[in-house]
Amino acid sequence: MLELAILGFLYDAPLHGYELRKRITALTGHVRPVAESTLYPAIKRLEKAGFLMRATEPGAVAAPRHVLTLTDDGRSELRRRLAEPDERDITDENRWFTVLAFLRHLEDPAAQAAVLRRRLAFLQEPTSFFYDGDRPLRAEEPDDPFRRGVLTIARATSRAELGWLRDTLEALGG
Amino acid sequence: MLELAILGFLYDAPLHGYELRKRITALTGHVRPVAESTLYPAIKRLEKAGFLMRATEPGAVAAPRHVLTLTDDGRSELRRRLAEPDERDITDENRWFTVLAFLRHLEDPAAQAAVLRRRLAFLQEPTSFFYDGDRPLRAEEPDDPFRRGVLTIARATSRAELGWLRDTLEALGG
DNA sequence: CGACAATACCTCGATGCCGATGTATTGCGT
DNA sequence: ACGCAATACATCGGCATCGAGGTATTGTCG
Repeated sequence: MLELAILGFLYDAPLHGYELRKRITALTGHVRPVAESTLYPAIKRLEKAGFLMRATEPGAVAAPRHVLTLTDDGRSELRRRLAEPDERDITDENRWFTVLAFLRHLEDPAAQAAVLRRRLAFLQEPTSFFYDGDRPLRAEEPDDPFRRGVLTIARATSRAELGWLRDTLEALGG
Repeated sequence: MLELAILGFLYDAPLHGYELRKRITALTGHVRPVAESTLYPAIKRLEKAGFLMRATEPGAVAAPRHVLTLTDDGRSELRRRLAEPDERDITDENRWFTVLAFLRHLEDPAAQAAVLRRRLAFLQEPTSFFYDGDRPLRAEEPDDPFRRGVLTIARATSRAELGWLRDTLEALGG
């Protein structure tokens, strides 16, 4: 998820680590903060894998910056990760939102639609959070208000997303 | 999150690891599957910390089971974790749902309400996923449909949850 | 009778993430 | 003159998680 965000932001323009961190924090930081000690090693991994290059520039305000630029390999790696997200990226909302944030970088509308259809299929699977034996409980059933809340919120999210998915798939010509 | 789920399920009744795994999978597995190799070490950690005890029973169907029972320390540990969730448990929906799933185990309605109020405060902070410089973008603004989707879905979720939070806080006498 | 799924538990190595800590510079407030 | 915040990058130990693999038993299907 973090690596996807790094590749995604750099796809638009070269950035240095500190700026990258600010953007990632704006994107997902309110939900899951990104520690510096997670970001810098991630950058190193991507550099080692040949997905990005760094160039040292004098710092505009303070210490020198390492400006990061995606390589061609990095650009195709991003497209690959967007086109073939793993199952977790589809099911976990945090990861899914990161995929969506950069899905526009996949140029082919059919490829974009294919990714959305995977999410659609996931949302259409009948699943609940709570069960009475094997029977999934509906939002009205749990006897405590907190579990009712979970189901109520999940249902509202699901409805909103299904509506958006259908509209967007139609617009993409799917 | 995993440890919270283990403590939460065992609060109701002693279970063996395999059954625990099925319940946790039903609760959060569609979003984030739990590997066995994560669950069993987690059980060991909690046992070592004195939060649960295990008793070996002949297996009903196959291999012998280790039936897990919460100790008094384990029961108060669960209540402590529910009453004082860390910031991540409040902001990350996956973790938050796990807190909600077991919040009924906190007997004091005022303590339950205090936790809900932390979530309310978080949802009321103005945050966006996308920015134009420092200005947060509204759901209609992004030029690509995927980022619009993120904002649309997040807004729907937020509205549903705020409504439920206000109703529930009122019902709790807050 | 043999294969296989389900039950039930476990270990190991790799990896990614986190908190704490360190280094160095610039600029602002007092 | 001094401290502090912000900029900018980095390392380190510890830990949770994962995938792959292992062990053993019972029941079911062909």
